Formats: sequence, C-alpha cells, structure tokens
Amino acid sequence: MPPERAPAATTASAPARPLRRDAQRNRDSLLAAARAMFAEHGMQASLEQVAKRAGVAIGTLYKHFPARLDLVQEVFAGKLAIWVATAEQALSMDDAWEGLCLFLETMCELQARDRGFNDFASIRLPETACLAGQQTRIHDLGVRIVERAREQGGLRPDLVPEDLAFIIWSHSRIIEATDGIAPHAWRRHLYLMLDGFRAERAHPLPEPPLTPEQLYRAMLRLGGADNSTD
Amino acid sequence: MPPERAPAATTASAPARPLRRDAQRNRDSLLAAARAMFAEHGMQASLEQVAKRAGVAIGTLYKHFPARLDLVQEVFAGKLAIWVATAEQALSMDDAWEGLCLFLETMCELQARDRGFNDFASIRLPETACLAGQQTRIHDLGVRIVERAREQGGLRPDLVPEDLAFIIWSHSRIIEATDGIAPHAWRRHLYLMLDGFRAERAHPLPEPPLTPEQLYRAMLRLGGADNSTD
DNA sequence: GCACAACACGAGGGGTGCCTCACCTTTCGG
DNA sequence: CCGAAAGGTGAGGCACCCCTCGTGTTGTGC
Repeated sequence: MPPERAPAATTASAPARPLRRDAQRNRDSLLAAARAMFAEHGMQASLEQVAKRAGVAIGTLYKHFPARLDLVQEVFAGKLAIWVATAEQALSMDDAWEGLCLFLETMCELQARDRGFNDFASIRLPETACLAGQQTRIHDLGVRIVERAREQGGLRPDLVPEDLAFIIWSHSRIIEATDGIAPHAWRRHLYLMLDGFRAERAHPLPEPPLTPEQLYRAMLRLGGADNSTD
Repeated sequence: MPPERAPAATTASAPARPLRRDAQRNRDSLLAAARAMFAEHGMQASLEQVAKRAGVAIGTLYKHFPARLDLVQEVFAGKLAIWVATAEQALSMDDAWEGLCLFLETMCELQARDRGFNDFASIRLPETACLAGQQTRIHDLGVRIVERAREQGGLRPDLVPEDLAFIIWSHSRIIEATDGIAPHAWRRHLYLMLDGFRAERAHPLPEPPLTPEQLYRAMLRLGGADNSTD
C-alpha cells in the first residue's frame, strides 16, 4: 500500500519531481487513449487495448497507473470538475427549479457523451480515492439543489435527494441502449421524469426513498465489490 | 441451420420422439440450473457454471442447447407467457389507466425478481427465434394499452408506446443497483415515472419519441450484435 | 560523453469463458 | 440379453484479460 501519490498534474509540468520527458509523453498518450477507450466502451475497457492504442507496452501502463482506478480518476477528474461547477451555478440561480433542470441536464449530457463517465457517475469511489472528496461535494450540492427546489415549491415535497440516483441509473442504461441510434432520446426521458418530479398534482408514492446507506451500498456495488451469492 | 426445432415441452413428455430417460433428466436439471443462474447473475451467466450446477458436463449442455439463446428462450418462456397474460388482462380492464399501471407493475416485478428476465425484457430476439412471436405479441399489446389509456384521457397525449422502453431500460439498471439492498425501490421510481406520464401533469417534451426502427435497433443491440467502432 | 537511475518492454503465468469432438456409457426395442 | 443408436464426457484449442518481473533501453545530471 503506497502511502501517498503525487497530485499528478494531468498534462503539464509537475511540481515535485518532473517526469522524464519520455515518461511524460507516455503518460499523456495513455491518458488520451484511456479517455477515448473509456468514452467508447465504458469504464471496463480493456487496459491492454488502452496500452495498444497509446502505442505503449502494457507494463508501462501499469507503471504509471498501478490500479485501474488511478487511471479512471485522472481521466474523469475534468468532467467531474465541470459537474461540480455546474452544480454551483445551479445553486446560484434565482429559480430553484431551473437550477435543478440545469444540474440534471448537464449531468445527463456528460453521461451521454461518454460511456465511461456514464459508468463513473453511477458509482461511489472508495473513501481512499483521491476524487472521493469531489464526489462527496457533488453529493452535497445535489442535496442542496433538491432541498432548495422543494422549498421554493417547484419540486414535490416527497422527493428527496436520494431520488436523483434514479435519474443517473436510468440514464446509464438508456444511453447504453440508444447511443449512436437516437443520441438525444435521453432528453425526452429526462423531461418525462421531471414532469413526475413537479409539485403540482403529485400523487402519493408507494415506497419510501432509499436511505443514504442503501444508496451508498448500491453505488459501491456498481463500482466493483462483488457480493456474490455463493 | 436445422430447419425446425420441436416445440420443446418444458418438462414433460414430448410428442415427437421421447427423450431417453437420462437425457430428459439432464435436460431438466440444466433448465433448473439455468433458471437459478440467470436469476442471480443475469442472462450472461457462465454456461460452464450452469452445467456445473446441474451436475452435468459442459458437452451435455451444448448437446441440448447448442446456442445460449436456445437455453434462454426455454428458461423465460413461462415468464413471458405471464407477461402476455397480464397484458391481456390489462386491456380488458375498464379503467385504461389502471390497466397501464397493472401492466407496468407486473412487468417491473418480473424484472425485479429475476435478473435474467431483467435482461431478457430489454432486448429483442432475432426474428428466427421461436419466442420472437411472443415478443411481438407483447409489443402489440403494449401499443394498445398505451393508446387506450391515451384515448381515455388518463395518459398524456404526447406519450407513445415506444416510451415504455424507457421504463424497461430504467428499471433494468435500477434493479441491478438496488437488488438485495432495497428490493422495492423500483416501485418508487415507477410511480415517479407514472406521475410523469399523467395527462394532467404534462409539460412539453423537448425531443420526439424513438421511432419504431430506432427502438428495434436499440433492443437488438442490447441483445448481442456488437457494432464496434473499429 | 559517462554512468546510473528512471523508465519501457513484453513474454509469461494465472484466470475465465466459449465451444468442439473423439471416445466412452447408457438406454431401450426387439 | 444384446447391440445399435442416442447420449454423456471432459480435455483441449482458442480467445480474452489481468498483472508481474527480469531484462534491456534511454534520458539526464554531472
């Protein structure tokens, strides 16, 4: 267990100990290749394919990114930052309902453009991961966006932040199905769901929401820990 | 390409040429094992595991079911029949909206109880498959259920039968996420979506529905035909 | 321009899963 | 009770993927 990893500047010079020039070049190729592979094939894309696409041996990939998650996190750090920024913008809007729409639409658009991010949004990183903090931040912002929309009266009062997971998961599969066939279909689904989210004329729901623990466990599981039945 | 397959009595005596007793026994074990494996692990469960669970050699499995789809179809024929029967019942109800609810709730419940059926419901079988006709029947019944609910005024007028695929796909992922953690969570999501489906809550949708061709292609793709990017 | 640390390489061991086929074993009709 | 046909078997070929590590290469500071 390596006690620490350098903050890992994504492309440019690093402060601590600048990589050798060939190392930096390979690292960049790997990240570009991974970005492309993950976008096309999802977060589970073969690392050997990534290395091949980067024009680099598999051992080199493992030298730079000992675990798949190291690669995943560097690849998606940027999009996660966009997501966070959008959430902050959404919270700053006067109309909380419009803020919610902006938040969800941006989130779904990020998912739709990148099957890797689609997977990434559905899971929860282990607490030791360096992006775990950003994920927590998104979570907190989401809570506030939902609560504000509820308080302003646009959002139905029985809707809780955990319900947003339904949107993420729904989209995850809808995008898998329609990607390349009907690239904007997800938006129709989103607005159907949003109509279900509105306060006006809401009907009672038959089940309580997920508890935070249930949500956490579900997202962890989608991440990787196999709880098989054996 | 064998020109025909016997209608394949699921467990009992077959009319054409009764299987040898050991063969029948093995066949039944295989079906039981496959039912269990598919229910736990989805339609992609390892066939070698299925054979092992049935206490039978892998070659025997392939002798009875030369292609995975042969096994899948026999396993899910029963549930598909239940689905069809429910759809017919839904159509016979006076209140079309309640019919729609019954139809969707039963469908989702079948999905929730069986990860294999969850996958199965999301795909379209190739036209040569022996259950393809039943799938077409479900599709037709779904169309009539939706149209009737629209005509009676409960369902929003801009909702088309193809939109039901959103529910199937959504649930597919939600069940993957929450199975064993929050076993009824899917119902909350279903009723949120249903609120979005009601005529009284409709707001304009930003995208046209999937065309039947798009839907068909999307479901075919989830089935298996890889359209890779190479 | 040298020497050594940093790095790249890729064969190879381990795992999983698909599917086939040559060779036994069992059943069942006569 | 026998023998032929139906059926069962599982090693093995193939493909994929994971990850490691001993060896060879290259950049860089002096």
